[in-house]
Amino acid sequence: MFSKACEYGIRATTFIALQSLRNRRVSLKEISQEVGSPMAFTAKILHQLAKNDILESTKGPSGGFQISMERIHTIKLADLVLAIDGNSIYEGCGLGLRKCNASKPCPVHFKFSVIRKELKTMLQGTSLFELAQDLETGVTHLKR
Amino acid sequence: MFSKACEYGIRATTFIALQSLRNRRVSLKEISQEVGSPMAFTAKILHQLAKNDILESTKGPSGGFQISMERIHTIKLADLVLAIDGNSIYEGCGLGLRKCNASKPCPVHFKFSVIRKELKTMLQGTSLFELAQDLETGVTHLKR
DNA sequence: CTATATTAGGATAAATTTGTCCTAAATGAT
DNA sequence: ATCATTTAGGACAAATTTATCCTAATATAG
Repeated sequence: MFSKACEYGIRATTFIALQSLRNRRVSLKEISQEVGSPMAFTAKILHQLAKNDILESTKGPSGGFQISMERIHTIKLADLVLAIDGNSIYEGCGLGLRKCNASKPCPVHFKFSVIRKELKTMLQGTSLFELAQDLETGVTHLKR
Repeated sequence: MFSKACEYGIRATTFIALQSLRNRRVSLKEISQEVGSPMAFTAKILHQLAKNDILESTKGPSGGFQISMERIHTIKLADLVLAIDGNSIYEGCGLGLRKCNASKPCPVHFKFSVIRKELKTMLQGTSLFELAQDLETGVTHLKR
């Protein structure tokens, strides 16, 4: 469904959000360890998320990544996915047709539209705060 | 969502189903032309579908691919997807965790379960016949 | 101010997916 | 029976995604 990069990105960002709620900035090293993702690859992803105003990054000793309290509430899963995987998951035709729309649909167009709309709604309705809180309470986990 | 191979596979199979309804066996060449897919690559996919008892193939002059009337009704989209992409779309964790389940879920586990269940239901409920008929009536299209 | 820790970012490698090419095997047409 | 046509299938090439490595830039601690 999502690319590996996106999976890592969501896991990492959820971890960062949790630590930001505790007022802790976290380093790439800690993130990739806690999330079980390859460090250098994770660096690229976090860099991209920072460019997209999803994370704040700070260089130097005691540097790392963090998210402001306000952003933890306003950032939705949909924003992460968009920043990493682009909008293909929302836009693209289920059968890969370049021009597929309601007036010239592929055979699965309408059935897919339903599913995709629900996916979109779910992603747009899920905030980082929600994800981080489930982690905090120990309900959910991030490590493979 | 699906691999390119799966997209081509679904498009090709839908076309074969339509022609089989008209009692026509179709060659790889015609299929890849009508569906807009690379011929040699499509050959591999059709071969795999044949091995999985989704298509019947015949060599030699006037050979090609076809599907029995009965199978056109019993084969569901879910069977195609399973044969080509495996069960990762049904089974795998949305965030790529190896062991993610209801008792030790990832942060998006339950929200994804809902979507995936609906996707599964849709795929299992959509027959080749249905897809082919929408093509027949000109409601839907297959070419990029 | 200096040394050190940390992110930024380019180059490159490995793995996977997608796509091509060619020969073998089979089968129907003649 | 022979030949042309078509699928089967292996080898390989290209493209994309995933992953690693190294140096530069930068900020903080001391």
